[in-house]
Amino acid sequence: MVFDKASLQDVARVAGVSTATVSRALSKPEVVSEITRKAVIDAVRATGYSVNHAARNLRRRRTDCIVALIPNLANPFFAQILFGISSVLAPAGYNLLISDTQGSPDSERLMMSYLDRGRADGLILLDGLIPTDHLDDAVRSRPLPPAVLACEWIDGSPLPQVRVDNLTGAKLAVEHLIGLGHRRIGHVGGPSGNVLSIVREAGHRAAMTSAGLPFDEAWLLPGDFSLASGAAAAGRWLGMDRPPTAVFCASDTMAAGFVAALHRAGRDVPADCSVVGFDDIEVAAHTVPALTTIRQPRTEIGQVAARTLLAVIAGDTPVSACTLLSVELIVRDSTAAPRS
Amino acid sequence: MVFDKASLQDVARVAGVSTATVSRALSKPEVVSEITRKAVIDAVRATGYSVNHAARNLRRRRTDCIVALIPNLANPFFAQILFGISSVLAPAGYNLLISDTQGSPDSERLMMSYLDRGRADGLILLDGLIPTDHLDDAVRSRPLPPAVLACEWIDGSPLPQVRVDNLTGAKLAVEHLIGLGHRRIGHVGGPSGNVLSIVREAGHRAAMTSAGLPFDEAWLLPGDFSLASGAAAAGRWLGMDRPPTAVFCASDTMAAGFVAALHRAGRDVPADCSVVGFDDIEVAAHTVPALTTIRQPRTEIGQVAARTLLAVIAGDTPVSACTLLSVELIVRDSTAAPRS
DNA sequence: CTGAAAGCGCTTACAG
DNA sequence: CTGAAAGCGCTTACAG
Repeated sequence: MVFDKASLQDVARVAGVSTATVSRALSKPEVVSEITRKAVIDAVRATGYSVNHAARNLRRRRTDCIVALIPNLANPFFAQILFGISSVLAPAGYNLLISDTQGSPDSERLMMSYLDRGRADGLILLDGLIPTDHLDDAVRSRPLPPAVLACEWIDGSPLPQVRVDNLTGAKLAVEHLIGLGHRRIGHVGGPSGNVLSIVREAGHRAAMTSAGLPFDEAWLLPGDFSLASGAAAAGRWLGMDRPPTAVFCASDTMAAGFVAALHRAGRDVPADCSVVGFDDIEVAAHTVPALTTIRQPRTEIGQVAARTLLAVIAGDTPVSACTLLSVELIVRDSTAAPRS
Repeated sequence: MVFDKASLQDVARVAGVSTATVSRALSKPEVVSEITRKAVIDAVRATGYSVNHAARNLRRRRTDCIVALIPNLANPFFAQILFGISSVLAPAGYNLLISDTQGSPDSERLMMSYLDRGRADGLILLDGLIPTDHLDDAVRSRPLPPAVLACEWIDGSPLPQVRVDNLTGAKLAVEHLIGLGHRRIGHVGGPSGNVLSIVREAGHRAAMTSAGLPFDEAWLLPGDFSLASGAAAAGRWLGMDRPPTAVFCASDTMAAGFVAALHRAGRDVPADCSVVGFDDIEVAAHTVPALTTIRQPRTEIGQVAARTLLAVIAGDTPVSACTLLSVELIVRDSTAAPRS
């Protein structure tokens, strides 16, 4: 029965060497003699020793921890990105601390607090809502924090970014609809003020303009990336005198909510209205009808973000790199030519 | 420009007091004099001080960190539970460290490593796959680790548990189908060996038996909780000579995959086959047709698990408590009377 | 109410 | 290849 965990001291005593030697045997085995190494290993086994990270971190002045700040843990979109992040961080010996900013108006506070010495070695920000000025202050008052922005971004921020080409994605979506013969194409937008919302809507408008098509402001249906807001947008669509024949939703989640609500009202997708989503979350392929959408490589976004952060921490990356991953149009069953 | 963060020492110097006093002023303000407190606060502000957690943790011999071990970060089912956990841990001053065991055969190793001193103060296990013997060893060789099992469980484990009454849930699902007039009810199961799979299937069989209905082993369709496995089960259903008129899927995810695949094959739910899921994940209300299912209070599961862990850590809970949260049948549009 | 001092468990120059 | 010693930045009895 071991009541208190063994320390390096205990191992040293059992092995008959100094704590310095035990430490070396464990972290740089090649630097101690064969025989010492064996003795230490045996002693470790005998004592059940395992390192105390708090002590190690204090001494090394690092934490081996990376914090990910995400807007909403309950959103499956982020889950897959976290998986990508974790898949590169874990092998690199880092722990992933995940914090849900959950619309906290204080998310920038939270962020700064996570940059405390002894807390985290770096940050991955998946929430673009952190006010620029706070970040700027931070940047001005101390060396640039090791942080990278993923998915969302902050205008004017000098931090490295990794995300998808949202403008192109939105254009692809709308061009697909135009190619099918649609001329009246509605837009279900993301939360107002959000960078993704802004750019995706801009892409929509740009595609219409390029095709010489007008965009009626009445086709702009507000949303917030949630299922419920997609359903609400469908409610608006149903109430329109002459609703658009197709709709581009700024997220798959909203698209799914939109389609289901239309279905409940007795309308058919794509017969009554074509729908394109954005993200290609896993369910997009398993909705009824399967969703045409713009794929974001979520796992890859997470992996690249993590690798970028590791590079920043290691000091071998230009801190302002911006990696743009490419999007792809996935055509499934929710889009068709408009009814003539 | 602050190049290195201020330490307690710096604050003490600026405030003209000892580090002990600064420490007290910060952690137990009521114990220092008004004037000292003010001086310290000013000095903290002036220096931009924030605590070094590694040092504090080392000294206090605790980490303020709780680790959650989950089988699959990419599964939305867990996201909401994590949210629940995080919502009670954060206010309590704990950090949530999330680790994806990701089918690692080594998950028990991982777990033990997270119980290292200096790493985490407690564990929330959402993965029932950790082999009993390893846990037993752990329990035998040291004081019971502060850990709680959530959702899944480990037979014979002495750890406190919080979960839903899965047997009752499965019975509710199948009884609903029987009440509708179904007599031939298929089962899409979870991963084999998984405790949830076993109990939900048992509940299904029990409900059939109670109603005096036979259960044909051919109706047992294998699955693993994934969308794809639900779709695969639909493939099997389509290939049957006399398929069941209804199916109970051990998870909503599989139910969604099942419904979508049937739809793609030109069949209708519920006309050709009624479908009941399990979990009531958010999309369940937004599938086409909306899914009849058994609701698990996910946020609450997370909250209760976190509170239980906190109680164990505080030492004021019988370590073997098992909280069973109740399930609820949610009837939506994927179930109907069988075609006569 | 406050300070001097010890110590949490490691790692790492510095000698040898 | 190894050890003695300092120190990472806190907190907390112990005195006063």
